[in-house]
Formats: sequence, C-alpha cells, structure tokens
Amino acid sequence: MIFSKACEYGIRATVLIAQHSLNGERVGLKVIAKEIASPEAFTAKILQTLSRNKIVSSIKGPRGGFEIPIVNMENLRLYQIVKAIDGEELMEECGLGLKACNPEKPCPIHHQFKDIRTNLVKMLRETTVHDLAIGMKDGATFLKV
Amino acid sequence: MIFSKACEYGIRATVLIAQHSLNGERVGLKVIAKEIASPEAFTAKILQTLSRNKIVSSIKGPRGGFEIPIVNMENLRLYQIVKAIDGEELMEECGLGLKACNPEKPCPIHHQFKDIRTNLVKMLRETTVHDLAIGMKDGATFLKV
DNA sequence: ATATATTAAGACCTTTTTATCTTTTAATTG
DNA sequence: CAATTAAAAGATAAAAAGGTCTTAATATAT
Ligand code: FES
Ligand code: FES
Repeated sequence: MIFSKACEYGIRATVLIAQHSLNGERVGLKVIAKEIASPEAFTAKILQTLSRNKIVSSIKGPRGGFEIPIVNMENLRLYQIVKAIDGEELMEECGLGLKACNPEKPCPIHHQFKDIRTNLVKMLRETTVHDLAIGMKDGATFLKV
Repeated sequence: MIFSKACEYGIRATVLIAQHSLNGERVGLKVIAKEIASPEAFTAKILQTLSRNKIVSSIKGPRGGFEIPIVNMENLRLYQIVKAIDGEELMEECGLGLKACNPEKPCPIHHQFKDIRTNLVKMLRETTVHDLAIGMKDGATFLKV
C-alpha cells in the first residue's frame, strides 16, 4: 500500500466530514465509521490525530461531531493529512531505504524514482479536500466497497 | 515507505549480485549484507525468496554464493522483484484502500492517483536489473549510507 | 443543576513485519 | 569419503501497525 491503513481511513474520513460540512452538517463517529466502512474505535483514534492537527474540528456533547469549515477546506491539502498520519517519509525519503535521498550519492533507482515521487508530492500538494468533497457531492466518487 | 524493508533490501541485494555477476564473480551472504548495510539473517531470508522466484541463482558449498546470469539480468525487471516480495497490491490496488480500484466506482482520489500508479508500474516494468548493475559498475550509484 | 450525548485519552490486545538463532541440506576440496 | 563451506529451512523473538476497550472530559438540552 502506498499509504498506511490509518492514513487511508484518515483521508476517507476527512472527505466524508467535508462532504457533510458542505451541507452545513456535523457528522459523528458512528456515521463516519459506517459510511467509510472502517473499524469504529480505530477510526476514533485517527480522528483524534486529525483533530490535534487542526485538520478537522471536533465538538463534544449532544449534536456534536466533526466538521471542517468550508473556508478551511478550500485550502486543506491531501499533503497535510498524509503528513499528520504517516509523516513525510514517503514524500522525501530514498525509494531503496538509504539514509537520505541524496542526488549527490544516488541509489540505483534514484533517477527513475525521483520523478514519480515528485509527481506524487505535486498531486498531494495540489489536491484540496474541497475538490474531493465536491466529487462526493456530485455522486462521482465513492468511499466504500 | 513505498516498498517494504524486505523489498528494499531485496532490490539492493539483487543489484549488488548483478554487479558482481557482470565481473563473473559470485557473492556470498556476508559480503552482500555488508555491502548493502542490511541485517545478515534477514537478508538470508529475502535471498531465499528471490532464489525460489528464480530472480537469483544460489550455489551452496565452498566458493558458492549468489549470481545472476547476464542473459537473465538483461530481461529481469524491478517489477518481478517487487512482485516476489511485496506482491502486486502497490501496482494494482486503490490508493484509499477500497476493495478494488474500479474506474466505474472510483474513490475520491482515483483520477489523481491512477496516473502516478501507472507511471510507477511503467518504471518497474521498464527498468532492468542490468541497467541498475551498469550504474553501479560505473560508480554512478550507491547501495548504502 | 442534572442527565445525556459525544469526543479525548490511555491502557490493552492482536496481527504483521522485521529480525535472529539453530539445524539441515548440498556442493567443493583434499 | 571426510571435512569444510555455504545456502535452505524452520523455530523463535522483538518491534511496529492495526485494532479494541474502559474511563474521563466536555458540551447540550431539559
Ligand atoms: S537516493 Fe534513492 S531515491 Fe534518491
Ligand atoms: S478507486 Fe481508488 S485509486 Fe482507483
């Protein structure tokens, strides 16, 4: 897998929350876990991380849940989610596990790999959660099965 | 990480063996582990997998070790090594962990992700171990630090 | 204020990955 | 063929990832 399971669930949860926020609704853990087909308790942990990293806002108590203000969503990039959960290794490290990706002392696949990694980073930096939420709202994309 | 640790060591070991094979030499476990800076016993396990998958040939006994015939090396692709160790998930599966990557029922990042995955697969299918071994022989690439 | 709904935090368990150790098998050399 | 060298195989251990459960904190509604 390119992302960890936690990160997959994290992105899916964020997109679902964003979709609901477009409708001015909050969404709670139970609904999230059901809609993205993820284990509930594990998803709760991941939402804590997202909340601590200001990627989602959480409100406790009755009628609480998770939300992402639309203004935030438009400037929230996939990169931030992946960084919060998996860190930046994927985006920066050597594809063959050398201590660092160093063009001065490249590993055998450095030349072939660097463009792929650059494109991945570009995609993660350019794609906003708002973009993804719109796709969901249009019914063009799906979060489970 | 894009590849598992086992796969990273596996590719690095394969390239080192190929480099020695270009010189008509066999290379043993101890030298491999030292030259690619990997844990010896774990590397032995990975070499068993590579051997079972006919990616490297192993010869037991005095003056034994591992080798890759040059003819094989020219047609041996990174894809085969990754497939043998990590399987084909990375090359085929949904980036957000849906059961399958299905363009008929795409996940929110499907469109953005599929080109990156396609380029990765292209690179893995096109790059031969011979290409990588040549880079090592030229002193243009490195397997540790 | 109190009861209730909901997230936060922390301890815990399970599975997979990474890594090691021991014994067996096979090839070479003398 | 005996001794030696090297990989194969299998059992075991440690660390990380994935996942659960219990208790605490906090916001809302009555
Ligand atoms: S050194 Fe390995 S990817 Fe750059
Ligand atoms: S459906 Fe997710 S990458 Fe294609």
